[in-house]
Amino acid sequence: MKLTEAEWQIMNALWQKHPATARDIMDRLPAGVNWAYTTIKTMLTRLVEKQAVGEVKQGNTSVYEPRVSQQKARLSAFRSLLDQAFDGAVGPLVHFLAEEKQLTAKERAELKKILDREADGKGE
Amino acid sequence: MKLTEAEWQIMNALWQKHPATARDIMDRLPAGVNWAYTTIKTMLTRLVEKQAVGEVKQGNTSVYEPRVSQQKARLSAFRSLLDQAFDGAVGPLVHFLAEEKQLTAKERAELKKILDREADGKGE
DNA sequence: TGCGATCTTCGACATATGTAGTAGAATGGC
DNA sequence: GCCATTCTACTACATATGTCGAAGATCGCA
Repeated sequence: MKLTEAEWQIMNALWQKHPATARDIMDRLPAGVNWAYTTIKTMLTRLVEKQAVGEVKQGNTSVYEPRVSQQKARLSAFRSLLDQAFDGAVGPLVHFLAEEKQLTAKERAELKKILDREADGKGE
Repeated sequence: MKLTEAEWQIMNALWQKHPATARDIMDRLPAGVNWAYTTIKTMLTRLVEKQAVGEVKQGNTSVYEPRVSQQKARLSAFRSLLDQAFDGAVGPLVHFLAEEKQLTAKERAELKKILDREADGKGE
């Protein structure tokens, strides 16, 4: 499930609260994204075709619902980034994060904590 | 500096060793990427236009050199992912990484190892 | 019940992206 | 010097993406 940039905007708004109408989504788009109503409809149509979103009519109005979870979409995007820019491995990414100082001590600690929990709680 | 998927392939090959000719790059592309020579040339031309790559003629042959570092390109891609899919913050990504069962035990272990090393090696 | 507000469906169009063929110039070995 | 090989510069073209506008179907309220 590969989403384009514009599609991410729509999905983000939809995940926030759903089901939602095109109008709802329009109102929830970040300030600065000032798309025409029909632009949003076009995006939704394409997302429905892609099966990323479900559509049900209520009276004359379509109501939308995500069909892919945010988690799944994130995973897909994350994997793509990894494959494309980090040799497909988490290691180079973590190194990068460390060197770029993108990770604060707090975040690092949190990540470790959660990883520890993961490790014994449910190691595979 | 936003690179497309195909452009990443070229850049990855170029960063590997440079300067390099189109032919060099062609040989270094991952198996499975079997582009025609002219396809690679087209990509290179576009990358030069974008100032992502420098070009110098040697005889009748162009020799290419990256103009953006891998580090910079990675940062840009990483930022894009964050903005687009993770509310623009590292926190949600860290969470995601931790929660995601899709990460193999190996990757998790590696992550932890690096985090440990980072932790005492250089406090920030 | 009539009208403005709102929806929907279609079509359109520019730019971006992926992928490559052609034609002509330069090169190098014989 | 000549020819096959290899380059470069152009052009081309399909599909993807970002953005709507127009026209007609509906709804809800005065």
